[in-house]
Amino acid sequence: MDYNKLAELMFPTITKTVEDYERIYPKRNLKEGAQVTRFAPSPTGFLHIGGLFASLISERIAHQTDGVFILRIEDTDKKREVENGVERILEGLKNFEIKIDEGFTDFDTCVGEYGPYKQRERAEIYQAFAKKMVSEGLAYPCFCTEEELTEIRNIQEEKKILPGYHGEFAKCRNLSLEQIEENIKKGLPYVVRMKSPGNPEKRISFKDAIRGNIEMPENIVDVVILKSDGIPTYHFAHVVDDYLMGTTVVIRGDEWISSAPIHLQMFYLLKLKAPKYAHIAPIMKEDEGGKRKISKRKDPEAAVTYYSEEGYPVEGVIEYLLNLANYTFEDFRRNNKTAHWSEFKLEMNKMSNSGGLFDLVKLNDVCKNKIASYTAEQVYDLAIAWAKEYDSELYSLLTRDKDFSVAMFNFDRNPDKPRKDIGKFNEVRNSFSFMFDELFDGKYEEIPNVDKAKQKEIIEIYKEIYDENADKDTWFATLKEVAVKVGFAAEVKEYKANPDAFGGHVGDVSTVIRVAVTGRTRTPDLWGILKTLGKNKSSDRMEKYIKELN
RNA sequence: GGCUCCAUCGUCUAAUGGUUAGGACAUCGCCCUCUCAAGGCGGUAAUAGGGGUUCGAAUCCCCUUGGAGUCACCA
Repeated sequence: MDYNKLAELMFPTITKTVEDYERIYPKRNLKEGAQVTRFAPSPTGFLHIGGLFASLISERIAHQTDGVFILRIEDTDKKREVENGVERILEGLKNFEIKIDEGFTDFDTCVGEYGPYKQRERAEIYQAFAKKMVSEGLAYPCFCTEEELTEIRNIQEEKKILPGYHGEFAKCRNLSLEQIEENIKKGLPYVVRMKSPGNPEKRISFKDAIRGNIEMPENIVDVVILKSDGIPTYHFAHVVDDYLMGTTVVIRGDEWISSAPIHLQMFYLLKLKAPKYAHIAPIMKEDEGGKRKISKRKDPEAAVTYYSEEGYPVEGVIEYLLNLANYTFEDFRRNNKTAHWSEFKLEMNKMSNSGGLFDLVKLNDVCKNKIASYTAEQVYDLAIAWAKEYDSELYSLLTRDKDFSVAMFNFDRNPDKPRKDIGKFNEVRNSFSFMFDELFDGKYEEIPNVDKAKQKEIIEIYKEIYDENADKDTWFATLKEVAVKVGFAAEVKEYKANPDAFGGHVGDVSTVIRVAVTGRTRTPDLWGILKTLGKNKSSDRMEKYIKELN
């Protein structure tokens, strides 16, 4: 058969050749060892936590080596595309501080010399590559209908042989030029299939950067490379794009492992050097005792927006993910308390090759430590940034008096062992509700050890001698003074040694005041709370509580 | 079902033929302490099962079991 004629028949409007494109997109001039990576999502919904994980790894590998990180949009499937799909992905990456060098770097910006970076806009490029394959007899048109394909599959299932368009089932392989010409003239829709040279007896192997050597049977299926609308399938788009864009490592989910033989075969047929592959394990979720891949539909925490909404600090989420990627991150963090996460060197060969459970409890711990490492001012900034978006009432309360809010976030925030009780910013409202009259609900927790009359006595004495300018030690001394006046022990030890001699101890005194002012038996540093609320408000609260006691 | 990958404390994982199988989170106990939160010290807790190879196996091989992924004109 005259394949050149066939190619012209199928692609009469395609005039540029593969060589032309190779000139348009020359090899990148990068320093030795620089890696080019890419994140290539399809705009089918929100950014998935697994997608963030993959893009974080890709971004690290590129930037650790002074390489390039590309964001390419795989929009070859019109049916699954959702509105604002691209924006939602971009927003997710932006929120988590993933820096993109090329492709879509922002909502309205697309930069780089290797574009377009949206696959549908690259249709002619793929067609040129397909044309080349047809002209070399490596691809052919297939006119089989859906019904015919289903029938083939049924027969294959019945006979228990490998399903797919291959061997004797690939009937369009044998169409004559005349038949094809006639079909095209009739306007019959067709797809373009790769003519697989695969041998079912043979196996191929490749080295995966994460998993090591993988061996699989050769691909024998004549997979579709161009759909009937002229748009490529993922397989073909991947091969063409990653070749022309100069990708050196393809980092993707391990659901792609089983199609790697197809991709390797395409590179082989096109006589192109295949990139390295790194298949990462999916993030899993515990489900009724078992494990399953975290699901977009079932799990709210699958969407990165979940972490933003809950107010997890960005750095906490990123560091947790880094932790999941390389166990050595924990050591890095221990030894470099203040270093930014980007100083950590991610190593591909230290990545786990089985899917790990996403552990929200551990994430919370990482985030608590992260927030504890910030200054009160930083916490304030992050808290109001979160509240502005998700809790407008809290936002106005926090910003009403910045000094007040910062002082509040500064409770127990000493550098040596900072308080660690907030893991995410949606906890701020509840943790500090007693600091704002608007949030203070006037409910009081029970004080088990001190009866009401005694409570009243304690508060009345304390109110009179409280000095809001006293330093912490002096303040605590006055508490002891009160304890003695009401017949309580000034030292807890003293009380424990001889409980019958006292009505209680200094701790009970502080609890009474604590409850009177905050409604709670457990709070951060009471001295700080009183000082920050100010004498007037503290006194009001105490009076209110006395009324409550009557 | 075929193909592929995977299997160490509850969870994430370390230990590349010789370790009392280590760490982190969670959990429990004690200490510190004006309540919490922290912090300190300690505890419980794992090599899926069965066969080999070897002086010696979590580690290498085989089988079983279990889990995951994939088999589209979806990515």
